[in-house]
Amino acid sequence: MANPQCRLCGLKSPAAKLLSSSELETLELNCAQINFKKGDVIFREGSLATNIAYLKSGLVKIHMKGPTGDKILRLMKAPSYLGLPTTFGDKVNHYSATALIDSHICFISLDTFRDFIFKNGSFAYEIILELCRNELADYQKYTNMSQKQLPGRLAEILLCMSHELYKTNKFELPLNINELSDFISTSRESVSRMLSEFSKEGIIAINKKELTILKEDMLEKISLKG
Amino acid sequence: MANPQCRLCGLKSPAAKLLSSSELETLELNCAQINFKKGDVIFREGSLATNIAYLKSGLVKIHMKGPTGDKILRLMKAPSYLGLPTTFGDKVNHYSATALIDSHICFISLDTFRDFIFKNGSFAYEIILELCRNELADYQKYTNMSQKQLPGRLAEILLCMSHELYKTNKFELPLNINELSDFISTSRESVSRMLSEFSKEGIIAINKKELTILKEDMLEKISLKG
DNA sequence: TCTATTATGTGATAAATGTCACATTCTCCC
DNA sequence: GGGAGAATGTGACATTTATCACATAATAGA
Repeated sequence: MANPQCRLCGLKSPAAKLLSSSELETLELNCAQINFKKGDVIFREGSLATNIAYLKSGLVKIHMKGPTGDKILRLMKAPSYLGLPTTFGDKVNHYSATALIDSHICFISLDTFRDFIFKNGSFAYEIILELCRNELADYQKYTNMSQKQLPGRLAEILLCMSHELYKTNKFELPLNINELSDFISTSRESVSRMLSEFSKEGIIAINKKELTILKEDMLEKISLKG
Repeated sequence: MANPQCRLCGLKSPAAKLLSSSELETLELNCAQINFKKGDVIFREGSLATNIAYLKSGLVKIHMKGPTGDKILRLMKAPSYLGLPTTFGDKVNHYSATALIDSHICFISLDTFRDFIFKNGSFAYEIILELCRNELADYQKYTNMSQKQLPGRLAEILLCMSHELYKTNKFELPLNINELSDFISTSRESVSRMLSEFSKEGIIAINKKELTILKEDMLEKISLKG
């Protein structure tokens, strides 16, 4: 746990950039930065939601227990608030957040954060925008994932990682096969087989955890056709 | 189009109840009520999002074009804001809203609504709460729907209609078979078959559009086990 | 009322995916 | 470096669901 310096922080959220310097001072007094290692749980489904979690740096999976096992709902890259809906929406967390790589989280007192919403309209509006954009993205992904078959779903998340997360065609997979299957709601074996198939067809190459997209256009086609 | 009387309106949203009387006056001047018949499109995917839509009474489906056809994302019952995320999140609507029964919608000027957020913290907070609760519910449903098989998915939405929408075991189905299949992401034929099966087993009874849940415990069991 | 159109029910079959079993490989820790 | 446990690859088979084809029923207009 470190004493953060919110005023000087270069990784402020768009909302926090709209806070006055006295508000930032308040934030600083009601905020604690904690560093998580890969695999650490940041907050857990079923436990009390007592703080706002702000992902200052790192990568996190949001996941929830489903009828047949874990379901990964989304990956969150920094900078981003992690569980606004589960913190405001209910007293108890409805889902968990787990670090996929070493990550820095600032926990902000709920009362302080709420106070900013009440007293700083720009801050509130920025939070609303973030919530809205997230929902739009979620709906789009939900629709795609529910209508595409396995090859399309897998292609989509590989492309998503390449485009949204890493901005390159060659990257280290942040999820293992099991997690990939939790993400696209299928079995571990099916993911394994499909990745082999993509490899055989020269669409991707996998070396340990490192994935290279060789034929992006093919992957796009597979993703689109479902 | 009617001239609404927001100040006297008995169907105010939780957020609107927090507006001052002068704010309500402003709302009244920047708001128009329009009545939609069953099947009418309230706003359409791809068109400009220019107003906030508040569902004062009625029932609406939120739906989006997916890779293989229409996907119903959720049913919205009154009272509720309809497309906050698609209105704030982007200039263009990412999904459509269509009336399932005759519905009264108040369209509110976006600028006016935004002004309330900026100037009335309680209002903003209430909007944030609504967005957060929606996301929680969506995540839960998304997880369930992606992990359950067809019988479980169908059982779930029937129970949902019974519990959340109508609060009775006997109700008129608001969706036809095709829409049901768009909702649970399967084929029309599969829904038809599964409803027949539920009927044969005495779990439900269907008479035209009227559905009666006869063995709620059985339906719960089917929904839970996936 | 009649008819065209749309919605629904159902069998036969194909396709996709899950499940089980087991071999192999990787990784972490001593 | 070696071994235990976890992660991954892959074949065989079972299960689920989609698809096609067509019959029947409901509904909206003329």
